[in-house]
Amino acid sequence: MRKISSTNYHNQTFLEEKCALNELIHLLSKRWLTEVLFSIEEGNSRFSTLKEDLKYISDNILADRLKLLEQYKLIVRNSHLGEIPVRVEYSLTETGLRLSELLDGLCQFSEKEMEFPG
Amino acid sequence: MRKISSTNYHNQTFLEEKCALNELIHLLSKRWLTEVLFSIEEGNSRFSTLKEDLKYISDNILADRLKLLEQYKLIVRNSHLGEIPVRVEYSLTETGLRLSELLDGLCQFSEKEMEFPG
DNA sequence: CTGTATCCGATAAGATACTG
DNA sequence: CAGTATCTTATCGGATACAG
Repeated sequence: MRKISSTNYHNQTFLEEKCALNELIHLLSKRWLTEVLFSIEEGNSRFSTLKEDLKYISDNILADRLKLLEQYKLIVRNSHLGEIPVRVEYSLTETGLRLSELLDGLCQFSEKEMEFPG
Repeated sequence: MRKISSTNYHNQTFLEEKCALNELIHLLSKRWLTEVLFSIEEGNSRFSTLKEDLKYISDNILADRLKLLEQYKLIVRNSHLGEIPVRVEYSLTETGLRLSELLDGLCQFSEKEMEFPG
């Protein structure tokens, strides 16, 4: 729940309305989020395999990031109810795939053309 | 100064080492940073005109973002010492220009293909 | 197995006052 | 004009414990 504490809130809202890029970056900046996206793209479709792949991620963060990605329609959640224990699978949407391609481009750039201080 | 509080610090370091993209996104996620970059690209080269263009930004945040952009070699700072009062101008580097083009792509994407919840 | 709820420390943003 | 210093508050990440 975001508090409406005057400037902080209004500035962020202003930026997000000015250009959707700000909202997208705000999403991407959440730790692990891009890694989860990439990991799903690489074929990891289950909670447990994702957790294994991203070795240091915690349960609650992974759950939160999956929920976010689903809300933004970047992945879809598919639960196989008949089975016990319940099996849940995640996969990229078209938009999610497109985003991961764009991020790949940014990734190339950051590794080849950027210089990071300290 | 970043504290070495075990997991928090180590996770961020792990991610930044895994792929430079994470470090780049961490930079871009700082509020106003991309707007400052775009505003310079559009021809605003001085502290005062930038401040006017980005109407709600505060002095200290603008100063901080300019310093960051300079550290990452995305802009250059050019101060004309002979003049009183001192005139300082900022402009994009090659890398900064390239980044702003990539971000434009992301911006198109976010406005045309993304759906943002609530 | 796939999550949810609550708490706490760390970081980031902004307000305000001040400087060469 | 172009910043810097200090303080307060908001948000985020992670630990722990628990649930369907």
